[in-house]
Amino acid sequence: MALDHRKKEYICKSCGLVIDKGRIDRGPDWRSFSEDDGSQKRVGSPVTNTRHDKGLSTQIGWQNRDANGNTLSSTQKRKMGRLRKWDNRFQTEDSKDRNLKNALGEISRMASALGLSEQIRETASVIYRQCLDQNLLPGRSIEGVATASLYIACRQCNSPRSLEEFYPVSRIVDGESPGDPGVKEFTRTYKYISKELGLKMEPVKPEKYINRFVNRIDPENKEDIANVAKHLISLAREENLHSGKSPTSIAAGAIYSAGLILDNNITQREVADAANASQVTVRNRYKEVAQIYDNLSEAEKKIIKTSPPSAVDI
DNA sequence: ATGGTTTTTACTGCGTC
DNA sequence: GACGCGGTAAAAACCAT
Repeated sequence: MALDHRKKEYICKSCGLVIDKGRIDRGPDWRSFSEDDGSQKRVGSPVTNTRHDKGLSTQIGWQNRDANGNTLSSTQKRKMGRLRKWDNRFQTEDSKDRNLKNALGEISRMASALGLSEQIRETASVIYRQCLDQNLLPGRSIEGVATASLYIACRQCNSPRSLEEFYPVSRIVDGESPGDPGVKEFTRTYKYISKELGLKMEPVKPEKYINRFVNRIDPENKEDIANVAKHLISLAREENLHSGKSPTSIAAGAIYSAGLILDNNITQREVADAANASQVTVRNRYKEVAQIYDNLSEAEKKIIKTSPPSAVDI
């Protein structure tokens, strides 16, 4: 655990979870409150947004005629052309602004629901702005792109969350089933924008999930379990047993295996639930890992069981 | 679309408490 | 009997092509 002095947040170094926010956020309230509670106006951009155009925007007609239907003089035509242009500009700026505010609000909401750090939140915001600037929104929902931005931000900031972890907090996802249209949009969108923005998305290292999954199970000697599990994963990596498999499954198998090695009574169901996997998958992964472990010499097994966390490069 | 791989679902028997 | 575990087959989901 480490204290980020600049942000005044306690952040778990291994998983990026914000343990405690020691300070109240005194920044502008980044929400636009609805029109009917006028007392809730806050500082910053939301005011201009809510005041500027309450759905009562006007458009300048394209016919170059005055109110009486007469055609305009050429100088008047040019003037109206300029006005049209600027009116249009203000309106599109305004709609972009509204879009952004909506999205950033959602990012913020999801981030605090998941306990993500300020850094991740900011990264997600930057990603979303880039999507907006590069016109990646058409055909996709704001919430979908916002969720995808946050998912990518987590991976960029080296504290990945699985896709499933976003299901309960994202408003595009309605339920848990894989067939959920929101789920499909989510996965499609994150791939699309990471590609369009040219973001490098390295495969997630299973070790990254260990600490959080173990914490969900909350066994007796969780540090030892996590440590051994990480060792097992690096062993599996040397044997190329992890390619093609989902990182969360590898993590789950390693955790269960570590529980057996340390004579801890963790059940397969507990691990499966913590890792959002099935018991069968936990079994299959753990058998492979256990195979490797069994072939080790006693001395090597000792090393794995006793070496401190600092010896593990994760 | 297709084929190969992984994951899930559902069901089974076995041993233990 | 309930529970954890192991195995299996078929379906579903996933991924690269």
